Amino acid sequence: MPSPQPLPAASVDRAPPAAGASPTPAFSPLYQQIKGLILQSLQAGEWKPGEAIPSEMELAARFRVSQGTVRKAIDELAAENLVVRRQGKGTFVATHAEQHVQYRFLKLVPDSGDLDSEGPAQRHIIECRRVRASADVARALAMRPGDAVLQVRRVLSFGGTPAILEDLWLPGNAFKGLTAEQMADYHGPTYAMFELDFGVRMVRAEEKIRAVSADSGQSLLLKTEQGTPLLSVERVAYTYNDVPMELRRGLYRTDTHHYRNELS
Amino acid sequence: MPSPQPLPAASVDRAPPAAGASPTPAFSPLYQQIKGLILQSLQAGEWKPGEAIPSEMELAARFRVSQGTVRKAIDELAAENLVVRRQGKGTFVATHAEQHVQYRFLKLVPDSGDLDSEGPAQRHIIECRRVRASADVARALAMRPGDAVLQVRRVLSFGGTPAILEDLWLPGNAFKGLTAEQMADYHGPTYAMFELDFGVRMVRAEEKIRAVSADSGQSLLLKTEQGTPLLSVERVAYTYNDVPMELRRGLYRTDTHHYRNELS
DNA sequence: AAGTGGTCTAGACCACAAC
DNA sequence: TTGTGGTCTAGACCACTTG
Repeated sequence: MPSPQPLPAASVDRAPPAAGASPTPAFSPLYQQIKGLILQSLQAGEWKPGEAIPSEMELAARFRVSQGTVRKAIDELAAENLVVRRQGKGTFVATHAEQHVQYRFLKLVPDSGDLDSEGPAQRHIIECRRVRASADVARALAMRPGDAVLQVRRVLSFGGTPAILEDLWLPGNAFKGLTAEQMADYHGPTYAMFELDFGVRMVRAEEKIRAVSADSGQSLLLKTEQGTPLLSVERVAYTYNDVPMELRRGLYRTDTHHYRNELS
Repeated sequence: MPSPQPLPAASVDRAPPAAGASPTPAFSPLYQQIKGLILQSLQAGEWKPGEAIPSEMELAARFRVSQGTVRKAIDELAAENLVVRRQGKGTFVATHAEQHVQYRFLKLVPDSGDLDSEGPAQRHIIECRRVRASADVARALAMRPGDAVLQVRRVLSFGGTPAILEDLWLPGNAFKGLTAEQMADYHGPTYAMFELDFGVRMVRAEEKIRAVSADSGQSLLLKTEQGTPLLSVERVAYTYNDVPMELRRGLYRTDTHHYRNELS
């Protein structure tokens, strides 16, 4: 290892673009390539959520680059929440389970700001059935209209009062065999269950938020008056490589809670 | 410079906590201290928005640390959007002016997703007056109830149709002399005007979002029906050091636009 | 004590922009 | 050509965790 070896690596492309190369040289720094390789391993399931990935030194040896280069690659993965560093212990694959924040993607918080006061949400599954994707569901999930999807409807309550009514649409292929019982029984974030039972890891999401008016059915389920203004939150959640794996349409009551966002 | 000088710097604290030190050693790495010093200079106005800060080499010399350490400090400042790096040119103080995204903190986008299609917002100032801070305004701005604040009410329209009705509250001291004309005449982001005319730089913000129902006055100004569900967006914007400098309460129409958010 | 991530340094070289 | 930020390396040492 200590032998002077200033040179390339297996499977990484260290050559700068040749003179007169393509108009888009697609030059990417070494650490980006390393990041891509680690990403592939994550995606391939070489290390499972919650597990440690190899140490920086090991990865440096594997890819034949310096520790600093691996470090910068991991820095970016950590910044994107794909991986979590723990000093003295190692670097771990991010997981929706055992993450001190119960719901990483849920931005609805009590007006008091005291997250712990209300404890975990109670879930009530209203239905869970196989359907065929409508045009807009298909578009959101990058499928074709008519493809099989699982639709789940449920109500989340805090301290006994309903706060969220939401529909989930999941690609039928990836979530074969998902049942209402499974949705109801698992204690912990739904996304953690997806990781454990289906190997699907949600990595990022986009939300579109609107204000709408509760119709009769919705108001019944949320125990509010018809016409109550509700927050409509449409979320598309993605796995690695920007592959959409869930469409979620939520209606949030905002009389005792609000959607919290930080801008910078 | 090339002389071996493995040692401290003027005004930076390189000593690790002494044995048996305080229970919270408050150890902070060198680059954090450098970051703090740069932050102070930003805050003190040593470099103005849009201007270049000294090069990494210069800062390294000034603080008697290596370029790499300065680099890491600036990395964090860039990650927090306080500063913008431009390869080959330098590092620049972030500004709300001349930033290709017109409104950095405005997350309302047209459903089409095409930001350019509608052009800049038209502003209509309804009023701009000195008032005394109510209890909640005072709390948000870290002032005392009764202190002087400026209140501005305005409507923003896209392509002729009103989309946002908002009230702004600004500390009277910092914004002495702000007039309705000034609010109306400046072309570009309001926060850019704050930088130019008052030396106030908004650096981050927090928003609380709810769904509400338009009352008669609001529906008139937004040209909607009374009872239309609207997005209520309460924003507190901060300068350096987490000092709140603006409270903003906006009502967004979401029939042709939506609030867009990214989660990760 | 050994192993991991975290900090700091010094120096070489590359990519980009401006002159 | 010069100066800027960006990449990469190699090595030393620090802080934290575990045995």
